[in-house]
Amino acid sequence: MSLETEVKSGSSKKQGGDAKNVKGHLKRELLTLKRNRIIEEATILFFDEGYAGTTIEAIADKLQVTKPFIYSYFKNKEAILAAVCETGISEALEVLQSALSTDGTYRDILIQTLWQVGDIVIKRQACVVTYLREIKKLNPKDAARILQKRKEFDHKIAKLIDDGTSAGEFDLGPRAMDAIWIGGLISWLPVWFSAAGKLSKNDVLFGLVSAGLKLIGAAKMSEVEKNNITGQ
Amino acid sequence: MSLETEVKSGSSKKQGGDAKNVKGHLKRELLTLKRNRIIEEATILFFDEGYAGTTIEAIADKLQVTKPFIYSYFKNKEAILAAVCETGISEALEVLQSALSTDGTYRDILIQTLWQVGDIVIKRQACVVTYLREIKKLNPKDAARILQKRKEFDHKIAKLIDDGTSAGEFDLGPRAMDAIWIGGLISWLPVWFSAAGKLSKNDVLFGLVSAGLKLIGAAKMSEVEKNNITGQ
DNA sequence: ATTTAAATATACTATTGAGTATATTTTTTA
DNA sequence: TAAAAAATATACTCAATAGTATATTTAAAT
Repeated sequence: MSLETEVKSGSSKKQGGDAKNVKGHLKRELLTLKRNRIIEEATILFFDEGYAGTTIEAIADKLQVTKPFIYSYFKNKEAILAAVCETGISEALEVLQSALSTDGTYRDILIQTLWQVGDIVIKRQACVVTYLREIKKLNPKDAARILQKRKEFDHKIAKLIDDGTSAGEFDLGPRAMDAIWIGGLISWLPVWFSAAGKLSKNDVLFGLVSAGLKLIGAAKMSEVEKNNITGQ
Repeated sequence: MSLETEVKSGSSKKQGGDAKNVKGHLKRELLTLKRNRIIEEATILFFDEGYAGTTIEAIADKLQVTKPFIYSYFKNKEAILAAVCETGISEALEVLQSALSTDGTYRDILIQTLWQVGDIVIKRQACVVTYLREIKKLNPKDAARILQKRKEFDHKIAKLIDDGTSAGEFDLGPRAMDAIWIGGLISWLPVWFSAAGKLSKNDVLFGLVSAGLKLIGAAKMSEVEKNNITGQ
């Protein structure tokens, strides 16, 4: 509600509009910050206690505000869940896109993609796991929008593998399901990975890339390549 | 409660004990049947609506009984969830054990294992997915018991890979995480697989085995091997 | 300074659903 | 067939919590 008011006043064409806009911008920044902080705390709680196990008051308490405060930023609990779920997949998609724009062979691109997407998926572990766990609780509209992104993600990876295969860089069998399995590796990563475990993040990402390369029949990462990607 | 009574009367050493036992057995069978039917319907509902989204009454309605009926077979809702979660992992573990007792090379054993475990994991899709989704909602005791089985499962697969590697059949890199990724393939399978999709179960199982073989650097399945396992 | 409006909090409603006390029916035993 | 016990159902309690109507404070505009 208040968000929309803000947007409107921001597009008003009065004189002295500059000063107005600066003010408007600060407000919008504050608004965004508050929204993001709510999402952030909700993410942690959803991850730890599950969606059903998290009350709006618990989120409010973490932020030292009250329930209606939350409701002035989100229509209802479902909307918070949708925001949490969307954050993870959106960022993963962004990172995927930037990795895909790496130049080099398709194999190079795949390495970059797996490493960077893996990295973000670990960083956004709580979002991704919450998404995987709670999709069923989203309302159809949100679910459809997020599924759309998810499909785009899968499709882009499938295309990368296809292109690399056409270029003769990858060696796939007939009726290859490699895109699915690689998507599986990525989705599985945040589920089992624990920052508390023995494996370092770099070890895990190296493992992910290695597994991905094996699945499509490409050559192993060399020491040079490994050092390159680790020390960047 | 009534279950325990039954067990006691079954171990009584009166004369005519045979007749008693037969009766006792029938009763126990009925009891087990009812319990299993509750678990069955709960599994479907948990899968479709989530644990929190499923009411005890909904389960009762499906079976055309009433709420207290359910409560006479399960202490509370959590106990039903525990039973649902345990069913999947228990069966997967059983199948794993039988697959591991296949004779042949380690590669043969791995093929058998992936195929059969994949098969059961598809069949028990709803249980497995519910388990992955709702672990957090189990009480610590149930969670610990089920985690135990889960660990046994992972450990057995890790051992198989280790043994095959020692025997020189598999080609792993240093600090190999292959057991984890293979466990990932298996766990990921029921999440994305849809019986409604284009891929047949056999195609998917073949894909799973192929991916597994690639991950540990073993030779592809031959046509003969494929026909062997498909037509059994 | 005064008015207006925006942000935030207090205190409530209303629903849902887990779990249970009690009644009734059915089955078993004697 | 009468008494006892087991299985099942009816009708409730009680707690949790999503969501809201209303009050209060804070900030902005004139």
